[in-house]
Amino acid sequence: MTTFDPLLFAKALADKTRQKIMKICCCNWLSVTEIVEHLNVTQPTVSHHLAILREAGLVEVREDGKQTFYRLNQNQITVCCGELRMTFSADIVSPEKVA
Amino acid sequence: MTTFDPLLFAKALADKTRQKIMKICCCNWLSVTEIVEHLNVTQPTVSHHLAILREAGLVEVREDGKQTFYRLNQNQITVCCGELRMTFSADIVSPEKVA
DNA sequence: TTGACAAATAGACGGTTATCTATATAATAG
DNA sequence: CTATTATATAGATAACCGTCTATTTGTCAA
Repeated sequence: MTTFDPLLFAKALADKTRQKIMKICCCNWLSVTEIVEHLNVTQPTVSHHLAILREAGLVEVREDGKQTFYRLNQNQITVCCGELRMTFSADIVSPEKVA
Repeated sequence: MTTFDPLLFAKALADKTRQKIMKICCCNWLSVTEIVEHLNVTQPTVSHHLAILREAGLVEVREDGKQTFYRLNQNQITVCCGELRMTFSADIVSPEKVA
């Protein structure tokens, strides 16, 4: 288990093209070429973004011959969203939660 | 109620200084001057970051005379984290959830 | 009204990053 | 082996962003 890095997570999300990629390969394994076909950017640009998403653990990778398939790691996103909420939570219980 | 913008949210979080500010004014109302005292950046820089956090609804603002107080909007963060998870969820039920 | 303080805004500058073209690496087909 | 296809990497460029100094705006005290 790697430690959660809120800055790495936020930076990975903070780009329009990367968010598009995340939506595209949300529920299916897609090759880089297939991802490129859904966007208006070049293949190297997509590879660049995929590397950033991979670094943040937001996509899963599966290689098969010439092709590399990517899929959104939804579990990781769920975990990171939870960690993020915790990161900026008060360490005291807020009144409305007590009541 | 404003519609959730995942890009605006992620970009607001994607800076080290802003994350520090969020932690600093997590549970207390702090004036801009007080926030500056906790950081190694100038007052205009802090004001700049506060504007971005305000734009994303991540801080609450209260003015009192000469001073302006800021506090982290924890509820908004909770909501945004939930929305973020939803944004990148599959619209089909995953097999492991069915089982 | 003037001076001091608090915060926001304007504008400049440097570093980061998203994009592109060109090329390298790797794998398969013929 | 060679050609082709798929992806990654290198390097260049332009736009964006975080930071600073200088200034403005607004509020209170004397």
